[in-house]
Amino acid sequence: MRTSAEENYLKAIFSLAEQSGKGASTTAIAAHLRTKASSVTDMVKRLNEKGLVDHRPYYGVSLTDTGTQVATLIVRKHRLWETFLVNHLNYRWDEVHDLAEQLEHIDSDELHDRLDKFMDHPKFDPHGDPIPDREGRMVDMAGAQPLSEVAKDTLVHIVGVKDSSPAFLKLLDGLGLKLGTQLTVNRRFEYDNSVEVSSRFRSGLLLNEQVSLNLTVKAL
Amino acid sequence: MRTSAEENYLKAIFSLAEQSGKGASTTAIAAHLRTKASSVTDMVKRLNEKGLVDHRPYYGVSLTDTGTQVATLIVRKHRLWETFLVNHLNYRWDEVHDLAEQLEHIDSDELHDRLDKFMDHPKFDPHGDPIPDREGRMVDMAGAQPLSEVAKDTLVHIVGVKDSSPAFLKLLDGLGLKLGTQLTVNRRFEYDNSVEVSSRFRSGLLLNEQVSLNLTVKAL
DNA sequence: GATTATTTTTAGACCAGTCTAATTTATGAT
DNA sequence: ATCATAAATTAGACTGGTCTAAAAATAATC
Ligand SMILES: [Mn+2]
Ligand SMILES: [Mn+2]
Ligand SMILES: [Mn+2]
Ligand SMILES: [Mn+2]
Repeated sequence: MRTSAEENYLKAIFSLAEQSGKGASTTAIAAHLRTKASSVTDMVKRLNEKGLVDHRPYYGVSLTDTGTQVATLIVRKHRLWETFLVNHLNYRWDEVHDLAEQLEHIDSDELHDRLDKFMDHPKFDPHGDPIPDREGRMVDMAGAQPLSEVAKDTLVHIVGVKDSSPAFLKLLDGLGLKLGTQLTVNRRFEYDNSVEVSSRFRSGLLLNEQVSLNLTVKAL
Repeated sequence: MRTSAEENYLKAIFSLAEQSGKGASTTAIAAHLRTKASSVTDMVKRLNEKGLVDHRPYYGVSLTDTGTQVATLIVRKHRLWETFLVNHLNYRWDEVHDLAEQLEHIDSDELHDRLDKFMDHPKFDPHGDPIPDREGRMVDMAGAQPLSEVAKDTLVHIVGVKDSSPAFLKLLDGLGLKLGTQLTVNRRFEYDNSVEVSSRFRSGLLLNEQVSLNLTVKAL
């Protein structure tokens, strides 16, 4: 039996490892979960005893194989619920995260398989993130890169967001940018690493570095 | 902020009061929640301090007005989820209770209003129980009575079950009895209070007292 | 009315999870 | 190599929730 606190920690360690490639630090986990470092140390100790993480004190934490498996299935549930909320209950993509944060802890594989089937096995969630299947497999995002790294005059389309905070998503809505939107980088400015892009509907749209780093695109 | 343990206690007190008409006893609550009497006393003390229940030590517990309001909204969530699971995810009516027991604790009025709208404002859950609306109002079940009390030769139809345990529901499935099924009581046997009923599909079906007490019907 | 039996509450312990404050370890700078 | 800083751990306390065992109050029986 796993508790939702444990599950939140596993998911945090999972996503920090995914980003950095390395093990997660105590402070990084604490920041991610808005908790204190001492609480993290305690929980990591428990997760270690349950065989879900490896921990070298004063170095870092990483998921074991079973830990990774568990975390992946929680991510699956999170993304399935987000997809359901947007596609069937008419939520916007900037509204669903916190709700999915609760719903992901519902303890029933059967329910989530049925939800998956009900939605016809979606491959991506509303933020472009791949939805793992029952066995934890998900489509790999090869070819996806941040807009900030795209060469001039290459036609790309938006396939995801690295930051899915409501604030960022609302900004994108305001600019008319969403998943699938086709873009070309017209100019790049060395001064502040801003880029000027054009879409079908807007041309000469200037995006600062913070935005272009967090927009994931793919060549067409 | 309310915890799911608190919510389960409130719901238990609510449904015990609904059945008996009086306040709930410590042991009744403990039995209902499969916990110990001492745990109940502790929790009741906390709920009392929060203004959700009235408690006269050694007598009984009853919900305050706000307690009733809270409990009703949890019941609403429970029944909305059960309805969703049966109507949209193809669960059977005997499978959904435990899942709803988890889902009812999701903290979002907005979500449940949307779920309600998605399903076109259902008035009853899969067991025939009325679904409270956002304000806690529900259709009253006037005219409903246990099959055990129905006079001979009266045409009735099944509108609910008093016991919604999987075992009972499976028995009903096995006998071809479901919500809406029309029945007439042909004979009543004093010996063991069993009744013989006929439906469109079966005649001479003998039901024992335990069954007839738990089948809620309404005259047509 | 006194005695049992039952119900309820209290006392005391435990676990999960969190926090603050103090301590230890590792790291970076001089 | 020493010292200062930052990061991580430990110590100790607290809350919510649960349990067992013991005590107190009520209800039932004679
Ligand atoms: Mn969560
Ligand atoms: Mn997402
Ligand atoms: Mn519940
Ligand atoms: Mn029900």
